This record gives sequence, structure tokens and C-alpha cells, in this order.
Amino acid sequence: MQLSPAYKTIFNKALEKSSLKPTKQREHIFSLILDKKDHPTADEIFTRSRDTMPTISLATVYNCLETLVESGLIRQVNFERESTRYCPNLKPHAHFLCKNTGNIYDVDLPDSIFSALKKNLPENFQTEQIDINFNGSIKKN
Amino acid sequence: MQLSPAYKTIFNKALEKSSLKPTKQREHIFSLILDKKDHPTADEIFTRSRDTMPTISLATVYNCLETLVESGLIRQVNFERESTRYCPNLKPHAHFLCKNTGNIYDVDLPDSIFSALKKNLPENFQTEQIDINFNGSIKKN
DNA sequence: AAATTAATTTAGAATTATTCTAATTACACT
DNA sequence: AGTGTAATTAGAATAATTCTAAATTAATTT
Repeated sequence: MQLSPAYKTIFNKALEKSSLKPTKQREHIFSLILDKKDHPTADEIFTRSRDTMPTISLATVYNCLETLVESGLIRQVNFERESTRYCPNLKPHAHFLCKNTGNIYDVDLPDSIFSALKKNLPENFQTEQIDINFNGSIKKN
Repeated sequence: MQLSPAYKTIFNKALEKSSLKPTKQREHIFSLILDKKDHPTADEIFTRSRDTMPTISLATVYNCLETLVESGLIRQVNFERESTRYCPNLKPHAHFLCKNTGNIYDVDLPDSIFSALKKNLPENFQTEQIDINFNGSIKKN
């Protein structure tokens, strides 16, 4: 429940860049997300936070998540209208939701596929972000 | 506000296949979605419905949308956790959300891109659906 | 060190989209 | 015409998130 020196630096830099303060609540939540990369919801993060920081409030969890997204340290993951989930993997990747278990998996993708996708847009469409979600199941063998 | 004979047949067949009744509310909502393909929300559909069917309820709109999705006549479109939108385009395609106007555009995609995407999954991952969302803006020129 | 300021945290209320519930209505089939 | 099943309806309930206003914290100036 403690950021490594390397991440601590990344954390400080990212927040500073957005003129946000590196508070202990923000750091705590960031470290929780790095610690268990199972794409938790705000509520799950709230519950986990309470174990080691019993006074944190749900509103603070939401606030911190917002600032972490804003400063580019984590990203949101949405499937349909389910609760928003949070992911610290910043490489370009997609998500796979297993309909049986509810687990979400990161799917690394080459840059080439993002450029191939953009080729299908009219030229005046400027893309800022592409979200790719797989739905399916995982066969055991 | 009337289905063409061709769509009427598609509509009847699709509902029959799911053992659902082709009621006038369901038909009305389906025809509204076909008439104005601007990816309306349930609430927008409700408002539009009222113009020509003043007694329809919001619950019915939600119910009908659910059955239309279930029977494969329309699909849901979700950006982040915004209200679910509905789309009658059944060809494989993505969506582009313009952050300035809020408009959503269909982006036709070749099948090849879907198979290219699936190649990045572990072999035991079985895909049922892939959702692709672009975010950005449209440059006028 | 005390005072000032601005940002952050907090608890709880408010909001919003959607789902649920239970009663009514509509329709197909005896 | 009567019965049974599915669909519709109005309004209540739910759940995730955002808002509000007060309290706390941290940094800066006096």
C-alpha cells in the first residue's frame, strides 16, 4: 500500500503537470489500483481503501479517481452502462469481458490496428481516443 | 410513422423468432428509430413517441427497446456512462462521438478489421461481440 | 509562530437513468 | 362469450454518480 519510488515520481510529476496536489488520499488510491489490477469499480476501491485508510469517504474516492484520470495516471473502462472501472495500464490496449465470470482482461494491441481503424473515418474526423471492448467467454481446455 | 412492407416483414419475423408479439407499441418505436437515425436515447424516443402515440409510457418504451434489442432489430450504443442510445444499423460498424456537438456517426468497417482484432486474443477467448468507439472532433474545411 | 488563503476532504443530500412491482389491458384460443 | 397469457402502464424503487456546503489540511505571507 505504498508507491515504489519510481511510481511516486510518476505520480508527483503527473499531478504537478495538472496543478493538482499529491495528497495522501490520491496516492493511496493510486497505489491500490496499481496493486490489484482487476479493474475495480469506485465502490470496490472504496471498500479496499477503508482497510488501510478507515476515514476516507466515498466522495473522496470519486474525487481522487477523477483527478487520477485527469492527470493521465489511470483510465476508465466502461462496459455497457455498468459501473465505471479503473485501469492503470496506459499502453494502447482493449478490454475483454468474460460474460461467465465478469472478469475483465487487458488485450494488448499493436499501434497498427489503431491506424487501420482510423483509415475508415472521413478525413475531417479527428480522433482523440478509441475504445475497444470485446464481449465473450473463455473456453477452458 | 409506418413501417414499409419490407421492414414490417423483417419486424414480424424477428419477433416471432424470439416468441414475442408484434404489438403496435413495438412497431411504433421500431419505426421511429428507423425514421430518424440519430442514435436517440430512451427518453428522446419516449418524447418522439408521444407525438403520435400520446398514451405510451416510459416503461413501455424501455420494455420495447429491450425486446427490439433482444430480437436483433436494433443495437445499443454506449459512450462512457451516458444514457444508452439505439441504432438500427446492423452492419458491422463502429461509432464516432463528436465531443463538440455530441453527435454520433456510424463508421462502417470491413470484416477484416474485426478478424485482425481477434488475432490479438489468447486462443481460448471466444468473442461474441466487439464494440468500437471513437471519440474526437470534426474539423470543418 | 500566527494569520491568511486556496485546495482538498468529508458526509449526506440530490440527481438521473434504469429497473421493478403490481394492477390493468389486449389479444389469441377454446 | 370466457379463459389464459403476454404486454402495457403508472408510479415506486434502485444504484451509480454528482453536488453542496462545511470542515480540514497544507502552503504562504505576515
